[in-house]
Amino acid sequence: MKATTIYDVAKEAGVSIATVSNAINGKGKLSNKKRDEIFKVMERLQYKPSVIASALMGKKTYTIGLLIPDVSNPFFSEIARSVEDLAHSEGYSVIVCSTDNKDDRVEKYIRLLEQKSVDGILIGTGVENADILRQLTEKSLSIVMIAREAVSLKVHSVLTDNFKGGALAAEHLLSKGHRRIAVLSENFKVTSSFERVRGFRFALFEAGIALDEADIISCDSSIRDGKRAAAALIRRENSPSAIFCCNDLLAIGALQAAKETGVRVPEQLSIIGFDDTILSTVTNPALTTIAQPMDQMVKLAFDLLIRSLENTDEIKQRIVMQPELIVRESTGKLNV
Amino acid sequence: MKATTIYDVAKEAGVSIATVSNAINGKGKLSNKKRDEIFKVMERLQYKPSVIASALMGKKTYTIGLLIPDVSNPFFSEIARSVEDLAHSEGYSVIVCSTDNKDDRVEKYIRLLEQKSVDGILIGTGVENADILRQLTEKSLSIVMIAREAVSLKVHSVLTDNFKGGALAAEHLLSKGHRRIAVLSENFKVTSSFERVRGFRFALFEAGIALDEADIISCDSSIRDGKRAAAALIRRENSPSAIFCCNDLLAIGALQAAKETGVRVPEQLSIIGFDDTILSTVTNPALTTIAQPMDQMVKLAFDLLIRSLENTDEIKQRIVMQPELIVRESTGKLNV
DNA sequence: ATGAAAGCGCTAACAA
DNA sequence: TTGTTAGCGCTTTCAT
Repeated sequence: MKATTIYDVAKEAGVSIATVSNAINGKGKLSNKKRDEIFKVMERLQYKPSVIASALMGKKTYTIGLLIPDVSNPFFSEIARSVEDLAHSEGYSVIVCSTDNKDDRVEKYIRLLEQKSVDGILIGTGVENADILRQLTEKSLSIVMIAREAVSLKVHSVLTDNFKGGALAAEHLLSKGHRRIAVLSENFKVTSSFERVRGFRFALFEAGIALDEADIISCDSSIRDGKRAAAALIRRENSPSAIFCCNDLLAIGALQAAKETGVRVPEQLSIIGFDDTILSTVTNPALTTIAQPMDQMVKLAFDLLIRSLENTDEIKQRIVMQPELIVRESTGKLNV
Repeated sequence: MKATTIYDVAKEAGVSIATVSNAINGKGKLSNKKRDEIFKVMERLQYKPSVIASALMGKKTYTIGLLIPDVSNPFFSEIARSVEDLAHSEGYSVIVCSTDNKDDRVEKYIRLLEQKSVDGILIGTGVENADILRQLTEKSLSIVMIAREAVSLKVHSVLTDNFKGGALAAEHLLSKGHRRIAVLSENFKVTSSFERVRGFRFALFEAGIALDEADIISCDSSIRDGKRAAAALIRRENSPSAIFCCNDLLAIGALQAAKETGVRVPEQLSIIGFDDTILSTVTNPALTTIAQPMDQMVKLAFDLLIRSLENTDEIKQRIVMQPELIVRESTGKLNV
């Protein structure tokens, strides 16, 4: 059964397609009588305008792309949900793309999104090769970065002050008396992690404590990897009394390593995460972590994106939000 | 900067647009020489065919919709990721729609997806009003249900034997010596939960134990609600020694309630969940749960969907997978 | 083997 | 106020 088109409506209502189009889009002048009549017919015929056809005329597709490392990672699935809600409330759909932080996937997905003429792209994944994005901006496809940034690129971005977040974590640990501290970081190509560690180390430095390179372990962003790395740390001769993990997944891995080796958290080992995902509320002990105000960030990013659809050559903003320490149970006073 | 069109390519290659089109789609006959030349030009001009335009000609949009209750719920975000991977490997994009299990949202999203001419819809959310879906099938839009079913509707569906899963949970608890058992269920309008409870109760019945209506608590599907309900259960005079929760979220709520009231799991209270999400590996004690073979299910469902795009009037399948008991730490022998 | 031209469903100038 | 018509970028006959 073919779908009803604007022609069917026009014929049925005894008017031209232009009039129907005007009625739909509230353009031009037309008598109330005709308008009502047309709407009635549309209703009766269950007419739904084809987005495809109107997009071909250069109108919007009302579809945006969302690039994130992995939807199944709670941090990003929570972002996806917020984006989706905002988008739907404005009539947009969102195509979710999990990139696994791989540039070739990023490139492939972006190409796909381009072909589908999405109106804009929200990027919440690291992109090493800025050229991929540069091409986009040159094609004047709207993009805004969320929880990431692309220095050297003229795009909107809204992110957390990761340096500050790292410092917050360090201060908390310091205040609990910890001195031997290690960190589990994502690969440093992930700039947000880099900043977090930098802030962490800075705060330590301010307190007169040097963070040794050997105490910074680079991991993939997975529970398994966090567990492996933390286990190694625990086995060390002079093992740390606290571990700062660059995200909740790694922190959970550390929690598991502690459990397996019989190390009590927080009595013997304090663990602090980053992101404040649902996971951090679910562990036992619940995870102390650094929260990013994600809902606000998504709102800001989305609004920026939508606005830049209309107004393409606006000054690019870089909005930095403040992180917050959420103290739960996985950190405690150092037992001397 | 306007995007390159097929006209640009044709002009540059000195051929007609039809020839370019043929070259792209491997249709018709054309000399290798011309073909190579055309591809070279496409490369040089960075030509990317517009999916929009070809969709308007009745071709596929290479976009599918995924309806689930909530992407931020790990069970569904894991599904979303699998769907996405399969889809992308076949050149499809997926539009994610979180319905919160509300029929009006389902309806709104479906309408949106229709307007965008998606090729098919994967439905992993309950739909109370089957009419919404019936309309779709009548319009010959391909849909397949995953982890849900729509009895009375001629659609493909792949799901787990929820009855069996419930029975598995009961048998496990029974084998540990539990007799006073309660259940936390989602609203019974969610048929999967209904089946789970039915299976659970059946297995109990077989063992000569009657499950009292008062021992079945109906909840929303959230940690908070699980906690609330479990806390009430724990406070009861003759409180149960084991709780079967219809999903991991509820089970985690129960775990939290136990922790707060100082009830030790599993020594004093056994808790079993359903779904085997990442959450169940993260809690402490780790959650015993019933797993659905989601990866296989998604694969099956996706293949069914893709196949039914070509072959619309095929016999509708109903594939039922077997659930599996995953024993972790939250269930144990009853202390008599 | 290649091209001309019609048409997919819609919007927007322009006529009437 | 309403209708006619020319595209948007592509696929697909049907000629050549």
